[in-house]
Amino acid sequence: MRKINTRTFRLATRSTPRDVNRRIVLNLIREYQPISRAELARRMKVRRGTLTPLVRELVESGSIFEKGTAATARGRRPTMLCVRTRGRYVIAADIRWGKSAIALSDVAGRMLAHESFETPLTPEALVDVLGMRVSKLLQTHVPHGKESCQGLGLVLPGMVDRTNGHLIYAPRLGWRDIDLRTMVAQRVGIKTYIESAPIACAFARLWLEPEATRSVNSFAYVSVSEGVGVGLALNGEILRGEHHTAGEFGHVPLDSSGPECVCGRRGCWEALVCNSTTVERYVAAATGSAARLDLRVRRARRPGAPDIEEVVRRARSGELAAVRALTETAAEIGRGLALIVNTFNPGRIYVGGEITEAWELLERPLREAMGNNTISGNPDLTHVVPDGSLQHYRLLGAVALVTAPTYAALAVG
Amino acid sequence: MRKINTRTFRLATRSTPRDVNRRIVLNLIREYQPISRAELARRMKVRRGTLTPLVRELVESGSIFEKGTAATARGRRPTMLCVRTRGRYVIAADIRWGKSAIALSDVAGRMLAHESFETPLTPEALVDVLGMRVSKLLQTHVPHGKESCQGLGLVLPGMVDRTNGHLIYAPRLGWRDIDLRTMVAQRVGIKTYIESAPIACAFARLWLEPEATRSVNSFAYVSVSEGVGVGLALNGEILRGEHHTAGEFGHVPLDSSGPECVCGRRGCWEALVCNSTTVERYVAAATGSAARLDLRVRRARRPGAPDIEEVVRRARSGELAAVRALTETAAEIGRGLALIVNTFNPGRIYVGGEITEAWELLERPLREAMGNNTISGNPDLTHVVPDGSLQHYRLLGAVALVTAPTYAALAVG
DNA sequence: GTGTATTGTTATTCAAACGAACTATATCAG
DNA sequence: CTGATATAGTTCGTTTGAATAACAATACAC
Repeated sequence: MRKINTRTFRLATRSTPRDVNRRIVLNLIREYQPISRAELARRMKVRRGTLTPLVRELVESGSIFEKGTAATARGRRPTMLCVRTRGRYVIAADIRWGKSAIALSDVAGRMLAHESFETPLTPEALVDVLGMRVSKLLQTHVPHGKESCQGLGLVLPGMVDRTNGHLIYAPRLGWRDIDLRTMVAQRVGIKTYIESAPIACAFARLWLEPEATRSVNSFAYVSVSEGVGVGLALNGEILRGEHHTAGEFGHVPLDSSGPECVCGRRGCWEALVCNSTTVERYVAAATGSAARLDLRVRRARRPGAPDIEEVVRRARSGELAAVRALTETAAEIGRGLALIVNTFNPGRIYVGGEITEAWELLERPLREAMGNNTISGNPDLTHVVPDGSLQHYRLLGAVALVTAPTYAALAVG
Repeated sequence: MRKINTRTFRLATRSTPRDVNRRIVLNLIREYQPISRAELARRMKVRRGTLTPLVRELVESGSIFEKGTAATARGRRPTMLCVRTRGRYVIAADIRWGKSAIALSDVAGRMLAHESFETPLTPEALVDVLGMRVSKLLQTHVPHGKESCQGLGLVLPGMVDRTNGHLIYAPRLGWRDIDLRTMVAQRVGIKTYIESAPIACAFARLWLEPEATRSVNSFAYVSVSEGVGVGLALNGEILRGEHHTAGEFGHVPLDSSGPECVCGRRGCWEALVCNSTTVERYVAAATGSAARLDLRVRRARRPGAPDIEEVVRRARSGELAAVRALTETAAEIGRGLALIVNTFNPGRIYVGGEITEAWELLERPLREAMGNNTISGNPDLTHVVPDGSLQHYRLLGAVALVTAPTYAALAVG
């Protein structure tokens, strides 16, 4: 039940029904392809005659195509319809501190080429590198170059203002208030979309994975890596907040005597669960340091200390100190997830990040901590799903940024 | 940008445009009444001819009526249109531990009669009392009785499942899993709506106060009383969560060494800011107890201790101990609001409850604590608005529960 | 080949926005 | 008092598009 906004309402015109229904047909074809007109008519509970002009328009606009016929027990064979992806490319870029990635994908999110590079130190240098790499990617893989490229999705490790395409602040890169969308769009010459990493991951799940909203109206995507980010999807929409800061669960203080955080305060959730803290826990446990850890996050990595992937490997091979570090982190993750459950109460939570590779070790302490800190006390009400390939979802999110507007519901009312 | 749900989508039919536009017209009339057809046409950017049939339907269905003509500089005088409230009543009931209230209102939320009563100890007894009082209210004030009553809104101090009308759990009343909507509807014989108190308050602001969403897309309603509840409104919709527990910021642990909470844990936001804690703070300060308060919430009220209204009065008259108690509570409220800003990032936060009567004392420490705990560090980005009359908004919310469906946007797409 | 089931198209009807012309009613200038 | 002008509201023909039914196309069973 939505209240009509008396300033921004949208009147229905005489072409509104067709526009609305065309979008619905496109979404159904995407989800159930290959699918015939007759099957669509059954799913939509309309006569087949209603579909003929709708499908014709989608075919003529190039959104879908007829892909031969299928066999049936008897009667005329149905013509199957599919979403068209050939010749419709998207460039996806995932910018991070240290290493960045760029990929060529089709509109459905199938990656066709992928390369990574050192992240430049300034936005201007980044724009240059992107300009060069994008044109090379298009030249080598795409016949018609820019024309068949639908857009460029740019995912950034920081806060983004989606309305004007500005990067508000990226702490690790040290970049602040930069009109990156315009800069990149001008240099590359392709329509550019820009978003923060956790929101992009939620975008990828929402728009390119039908599973995400199958049995559930809302979900959260929690990425646990160098920092902690949360993307929230509610009723098919991504929550951004009035000032683009929604989902900042990472800096909720969970333990006033906890380790110091980049934000200057103590015991933020991020400081309790980020990779460097997990590594510190491992080092402390392995070297038999004092029982009470004095964790100071973000310090230069200890010389000789393993990275998070190595800690995960050692834990999976049974090394006790590593297992202990992971289970401690898992419990802290669970406490934070409880926070998300209490405040947004999503139906599902995806947890992404390097340590989820060892999910079999994390699951039990995580769920226990979650149960102890939620109102219901029942950790099984909310599905928690591990998602190891955070990099993949950031790139997929970049693709989703470009393709989502094609499938979005028409705003009416 | 909303993703179309491929299971629950709504096709547009040939009557959809009219249904959509009729709702828009109704909302515009409600907001700008009295208003002429010509003025509506200008606001909607359509010809006057489009409005004639829309307005005719609304008049014929009794939703609006023509209220004379207005003067203009020259030309034919416009016929003014108004939403019809005469002969359209709503019963509002606000159930709390201790005292409950019931009121007769028109559909616009103007209260016509109001009475309060001791809350019965069992749901069955409550249903009986409601049955008696409702029929008496209708007999004395409403000419045609039940027929001109549009519905009964029931606001409860606990978790409610809106889909089936069950009260899931009301901690203070000790009621659990009761099909209250059916029980009340059967006894009273009026269509019944049921909701939790914080959500009802957000409902009241969203549906019956045009100010709430004027310059802002989202807001939170925070009620600070015996407990703490938060209702969240986002793009014209109230957020409920997958299992009806969204907005439970009250039990986020803010201070692991804080006072014990009803939920069994320590240092929940609710335990830090609820009225009984503020009273404890006052008693400790006034009697010169130990510097470190050992607050134990929910204990039987100290013999001779003042209630919260008295503490507020004493603070406003300048008593230092009371002022100190209020400012301490204000700082804790600010910390919790920072949590809401970081995670939900609303454009505005309404704070309701007895202590907001002393807003001039609360504002400064509250904003300071808020600024210290938000990502942006700027407490002025989010409007914080005091709202003293919590009781009024709970009743108004009960009215809104009944009238909202009349004005809601048509679900399409 | 004939009967039947299934798919897809076409023509007709009905609902409603759109646009222009029309009526009604006011003020103002002379 | 009369005509010019401005504004409000209605009516009617046009266009768009869903709803319905009839029809053509194509398969299989016998």
